[in-house]
Amino acid sequence: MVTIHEVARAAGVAPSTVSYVISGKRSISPKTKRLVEESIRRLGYHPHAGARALASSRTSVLALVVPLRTDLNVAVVMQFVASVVKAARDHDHDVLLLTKDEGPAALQRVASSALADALIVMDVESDDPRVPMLLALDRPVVLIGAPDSPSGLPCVDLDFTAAGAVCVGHLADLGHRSIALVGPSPAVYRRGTSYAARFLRGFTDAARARRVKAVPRSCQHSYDAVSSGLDELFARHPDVTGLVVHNEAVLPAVLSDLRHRGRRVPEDVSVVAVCPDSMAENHPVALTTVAIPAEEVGALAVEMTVRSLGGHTSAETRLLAPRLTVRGSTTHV
Amino acid sequence: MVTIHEVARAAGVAPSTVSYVISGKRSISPKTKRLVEESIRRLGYHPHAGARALASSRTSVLALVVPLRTDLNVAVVMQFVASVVKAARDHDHDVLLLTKDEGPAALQRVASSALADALIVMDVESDDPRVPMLLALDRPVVLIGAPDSPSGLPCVDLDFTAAGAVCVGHLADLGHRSIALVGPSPAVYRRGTSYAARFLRGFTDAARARRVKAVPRSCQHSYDAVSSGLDELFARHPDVTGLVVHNEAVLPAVLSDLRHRGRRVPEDVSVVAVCPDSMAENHPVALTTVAIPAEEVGALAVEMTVRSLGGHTSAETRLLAPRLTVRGSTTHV
DNA sequence: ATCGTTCGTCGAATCGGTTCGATGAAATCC
DNA sequence: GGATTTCATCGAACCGATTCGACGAACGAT
Repeated sequence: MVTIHEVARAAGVAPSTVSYVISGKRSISPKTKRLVEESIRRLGYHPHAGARALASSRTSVLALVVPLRTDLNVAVVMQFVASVVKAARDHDHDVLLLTKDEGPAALQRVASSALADALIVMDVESDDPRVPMLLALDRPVVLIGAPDSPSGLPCVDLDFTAAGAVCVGHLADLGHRSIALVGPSPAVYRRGTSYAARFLRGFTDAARARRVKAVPRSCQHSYDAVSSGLDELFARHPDVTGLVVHNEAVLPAVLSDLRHRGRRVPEDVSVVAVCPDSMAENHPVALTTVAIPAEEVGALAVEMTVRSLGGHTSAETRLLAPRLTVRGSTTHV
Repeated sequence: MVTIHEVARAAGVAPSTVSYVISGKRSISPKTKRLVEESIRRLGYHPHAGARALASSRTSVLALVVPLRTDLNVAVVMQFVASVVKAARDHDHDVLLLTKDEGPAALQRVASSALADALIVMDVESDDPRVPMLLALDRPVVLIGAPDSPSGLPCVDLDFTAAGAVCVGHLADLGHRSIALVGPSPAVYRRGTSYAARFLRGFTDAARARRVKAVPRSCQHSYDAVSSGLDELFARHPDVTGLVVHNEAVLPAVLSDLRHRGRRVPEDVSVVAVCPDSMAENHPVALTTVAIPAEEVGALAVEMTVRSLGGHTSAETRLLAPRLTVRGSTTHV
């Protein structure tokens, strides 16, 4: 292993000087700087992460806690993970991946064993047992997704309330008078993951304001559930011409089933999907969407985390404004 | 921060004794053992990861390198990640997540800064620039997925050659005489990710052996590509009654399009999918599949890695036997 | 009773960095 | 030109664990 001492000897300076060259915390003459950098490169020196963490109380590692139930959301979660990792690297940090399953104890463990400098936590529920734990930790924490009561923890998320309103607004603008919502599965509502409730509120409030009829439905992931759900929906509300799908997992099923029952998109039914933009194109008809900006949310979460590490404390909640992209799946009645 | 010294003082013993209680590397009297454990619990002591790494040259961290192109594979990749994290925790290790984008340099960095004890690398291509790097590292490496030339690196993967044969065998057994393969996108073949080629070989070899007609196709992810691909397929080969889909991403599109063109599954076309079992159910008809055993592969990769860390060196390639589960999407002609 | 083991514990060295105070040389001031 | 400040570098303490050799006490054998 190449140590700082070897670099120092090769460059003919003291180890501390090498350290200062690397960190830039003291001024170094151009000449020695060149010498040291040259030696570093030549020897392929990389500081020992453990030693560095020990001495400086900084690991340059962010812990990311994700929900890894393999059945749900997966693609979207993956996008968040990807963007967090990328953003972290841009800030010279690495990412330690933890799963929600491990519960509060894992947070405790990672924080107090100094495995990571800070935590980014996804999918926090109302009454999440991890919240008190997170508050007790002496490390910066940023939540992705805004729980009902963030208790002073900083959050980043899409403004789902506004998103719900935007979906309704778009369809109402096109003349639709009766709009259904295909929402997340009942389990999501039950778990108290707040984005579902917030979206629903935005949806219904906007519908009331625009004087259009709102028909909210929650929806399991199975094809049969989708199919029978749509059966019932159109039986009970034959006037529905607009569909808002806030559930990426059932999108293919919904579209396939609509087609199967002879309802053309967008001629007979207009569909707005809430999902990452990358999922909009690979369907029989390109989908009009309100984007889930995983990229931005992840990047922003990392930025806030790093800023916290820099000593700036601000427990703000940042809700990103929804962005509607009109594609082929919506049209006027 | 609670240190080992504080624990020692609280228990009235020397720090080294505490260390031995934790590691179990020397015999300790039951009395002091109880005393120390009690203090540890009471103070909420967690050893400082950096200090531990420095002193013992062990981090208890595995680096996992995944392909995070957000467009591709995502769900399957996520399953691997989930299972690796879980298995790692079962072996008392954490997981540092790296992306393929960072290239060989990241591997170098992580290894030689002692951020991780070992590397698990997914999606290694033929002529992957990372292979020479991995070989040069003095740390254990396990590949998930078998590249053409693993160059002596241990691999874990589904036996895709056998999987191709199993798919053909099943359909042939049911009396199908002309079988098409909807494979991964051309880009995958081009990149030299070997599973595509291996599956194809298994598919065509088995078809020849069983004297059935084999029609291989590669397939882009867009809906239009799927649709026009099937157009062409059925135009050129109207006798095709069996379809093997080795491309999770296009599954919904294929099924939706088949239905749209009036070909019923399984009455008119039998479909075998190669995908994780969890994806089999949420379709208009439950799919007969050859499972991609992400769970097992991940667990096995971790196990091999940990065994390597224990000093056992064995550069074996473990190819898991394919498992066919018959569901509703295949039937006799 | 004496010597040699075994057992349990301790103290000190070590891992590879960071950081603070000290120091000598060069630059600046009057 | 002597006093003072600035600049670049060095040496040593320290971070919190692990691990090895040493050592005293208890024990068994003779």
